Amino acid sequence: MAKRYWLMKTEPGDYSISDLERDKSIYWDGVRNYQARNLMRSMKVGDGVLFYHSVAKPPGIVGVARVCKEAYTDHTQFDPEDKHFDPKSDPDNPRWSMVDIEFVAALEEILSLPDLREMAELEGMALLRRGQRLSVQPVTTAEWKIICKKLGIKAAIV
DNA sequence: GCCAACGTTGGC
DNA sequence: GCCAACGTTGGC
Repeated sequence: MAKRYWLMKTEPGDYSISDLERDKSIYWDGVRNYQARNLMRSMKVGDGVLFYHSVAKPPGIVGVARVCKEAYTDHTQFDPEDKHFDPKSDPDNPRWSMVDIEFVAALEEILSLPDLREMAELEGMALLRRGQRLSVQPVTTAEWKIICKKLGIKAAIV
């Protein structure tokens, strides 16, 4: 199976690219949307990830990461103290999954959402579509290459 | 803070 | 199964 690419959103106040650089890798817990969950379940080790800061000024792509562990149970769904606790999830058939991602690179300068919108080649990208709120999104190989070129990094960096 | 664009919940 | 009410996301 060919390598695939993704975009994952995070609010930098919760977890930023700097945090990932410090931690080297992290489990991506807290996703509580079925579509995003299904996308994570289809991820493979080695897939490329565009690391995106949302609710930031400005929002945009701030780094690159790589999937380093395929989907497994998100333990926070069973923790009543956790913000993402889900009392309806059955321990025998857990509702929510997560993957691990590892740090690859942090950009010196953010590739902001307005910048992305100005890139004509990215017209049609999921992120730029009206009303697209998914916190995990697929990125096409073509989009990945265009963005890597814009960033001045090798598309094969991951 | 506003609000559009969703997704989820629950009564019927 | 429908759909109104509600909650969340996330840009602006």
